[in-house]
Amino acid sequence: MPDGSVEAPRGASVQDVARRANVSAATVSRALRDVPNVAPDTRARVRAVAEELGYRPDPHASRLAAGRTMTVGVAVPDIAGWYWAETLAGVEAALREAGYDLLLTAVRTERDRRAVVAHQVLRKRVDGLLLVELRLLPDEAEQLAGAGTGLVTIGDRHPWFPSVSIDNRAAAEGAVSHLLRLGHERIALLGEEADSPHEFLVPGQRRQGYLDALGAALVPADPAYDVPGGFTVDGGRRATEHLLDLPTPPTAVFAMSDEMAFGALRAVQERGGRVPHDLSVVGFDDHALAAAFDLTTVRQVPRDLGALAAVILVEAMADPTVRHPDADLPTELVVRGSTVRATR
Amino acid sequence: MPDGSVEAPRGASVQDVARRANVSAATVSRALRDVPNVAPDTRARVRAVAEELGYRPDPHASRLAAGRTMTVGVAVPDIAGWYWAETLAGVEAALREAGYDLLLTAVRTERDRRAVVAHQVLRKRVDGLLLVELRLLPDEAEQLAGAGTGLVTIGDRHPWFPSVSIDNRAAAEGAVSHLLRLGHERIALLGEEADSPHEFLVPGQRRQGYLDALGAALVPADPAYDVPGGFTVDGGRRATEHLLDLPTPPTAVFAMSDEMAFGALRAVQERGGRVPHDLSVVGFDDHALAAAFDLTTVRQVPRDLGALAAVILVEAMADPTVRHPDADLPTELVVRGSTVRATR
DNA sequence: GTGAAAGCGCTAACAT
DNA sequence: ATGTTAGCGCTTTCAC
Repeated sequence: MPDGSVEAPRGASVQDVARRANVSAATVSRALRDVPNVAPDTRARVRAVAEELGYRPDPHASRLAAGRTMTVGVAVPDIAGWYWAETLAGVEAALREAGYDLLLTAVRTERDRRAVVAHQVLRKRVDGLLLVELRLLPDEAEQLAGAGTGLVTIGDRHPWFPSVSIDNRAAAEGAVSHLLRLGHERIALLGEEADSPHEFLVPGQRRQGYLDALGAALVPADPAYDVPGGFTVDGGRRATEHLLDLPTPPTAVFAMSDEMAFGALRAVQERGGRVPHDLSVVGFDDHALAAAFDLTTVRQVPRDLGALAAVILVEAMADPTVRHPDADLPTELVVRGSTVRATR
Repeated sequence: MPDGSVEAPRGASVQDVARRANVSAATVSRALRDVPNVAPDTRARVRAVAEELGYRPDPHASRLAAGRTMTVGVAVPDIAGWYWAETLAGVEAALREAGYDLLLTAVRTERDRRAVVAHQVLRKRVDGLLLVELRLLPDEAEQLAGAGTGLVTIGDRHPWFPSVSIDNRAAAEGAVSHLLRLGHERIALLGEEADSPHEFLVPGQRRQGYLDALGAALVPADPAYDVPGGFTVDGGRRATEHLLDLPTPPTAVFAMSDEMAFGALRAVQERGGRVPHDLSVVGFDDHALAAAFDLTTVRQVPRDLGALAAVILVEAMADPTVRHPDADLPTELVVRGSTVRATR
């Protein structure tokens, strides 16, 4: 210990400020929180004293007395990975802006998710909860609704709580339509692993968009072209290798994520082929590396999703009576060099 | 409030458990926290009742009474980005394992950092603080040491607090030595932007390794080969374009991050060149995409850094008297296809 | 081994 | 406009 002593410099308390300002603790509390019924000069004096003493209200004590924690719980299936990290960054920025602290939990299993509900919400650790791509069970929804906690979901919808999403189906349909317009008919799909522990909604939605686009163009969907890529680079690479080995390989692939699309690029390159001439590739995300590798993709901005969800949550906590409609953020097809007109 | 109303299901309190178990609140408290002086069967009974009632101690109340928060503050310069997200994922997993909650703050400016110290530590919001690649000012260090809060840093060292890092200098030296051994002499360096808001230590350390390797090989360092890439893909690409335009372009580049290395790969490719024949490229990180793009790089595992730092912090909070030595995690040169023997 | 009582630091009724 | 009183839910002496 550098100082030598062991005494922690216990911050000044309301009492200290009260004494020094010749008022009661209640007045200090009122003055500092900008609640009405405090004489302007009293408020000023209290403020000055508080400043001088470096007084900071103890958040635990005030939660205990007032019931608010000024903290929001954020539950994400994963933290690393482009989508999760971007979303989280947006959430963090918006919550900070609003003066809320952020309690982060990764929810990798169903047990984890139940623990978040029990631990954070029911124990009143947080005033609100932000669920990212997490599906709520009916009993949990009921608990949460009853707890009076603010709740906003990203990427999933629940009739009782506001949500923020993108239209995955329409976005995927747009991506595949782009390939169809280029004359491609043998279009493969790089999707989720069959046995994922989570039951994310996204893969199903994007697959539906793929099927809808094919259907609208009267192009039959070939199940052999629907291959699992696990949303990873390596999965995408292996899936693409498999596709290229097919008797009738596709002329284009739509990957449900940019990471899988990168894997596809790599697979083609490793075989000495070239994108887009030997294979057109469309991704989904507009990952930081997509522009660098000239990947045609669907742009989504998870950072905005996160920020908007956080703002809605803050509003919902401030006034639980107003209803917030579900929000859909736009996506955009970004055409780059990885797609070209079909020649075969 | 009549029955059937919207009453929030207030979790059971110590009192509820105490009544139901025919003991006092004090005994419940003791029994549940495994402190001595509770009869085994009493403890068992209390445990059973608590379980039955789904009792969870209110963390705010217990902090108020006991002074512990079971929460750790984590401050990172950024959340999105491979390194930050991976580190955070490691921290989160380890803290959860240890039963601590994680309060996340992005520290983008000096003001932010000071706010973390004031808001989280001095207000006793957290029992410990984890600083990722953040440099502490002397007065902050003093405040923190005096506050009796646990503190561990990642990537920076301070004599008063334990830290976890990698040896950036040695790792960079190893990467550049690899190029030298391959016969390269014109080796460029892709580094940080000159006017970064943060003053990270990492770029300087990696540059030193670069210089040390050249020096050991008696190869003079050409300042024209030390170009800023801003640690981004696009920055790396532009920097590499600039290098290739030089009258005497380098035959190899060492990028201080994989993202810049990806930019370099792209730049070569865009000019119709090929890696490694026209330019050997070494990165730093072993980013998820490095293997996919066959990039020779220095592997570091930020997830492990984060996890180890969290474990040390937990131990430091449990017993502040033991001293933890600074830890250095290993790095490893992963040789892939982006480097080849020099021909010119 | 257990209970009674006294707070932790703050806010919210109720007075004045 | 301000002070007084009474807790929030828990932990912790100090008795027994």
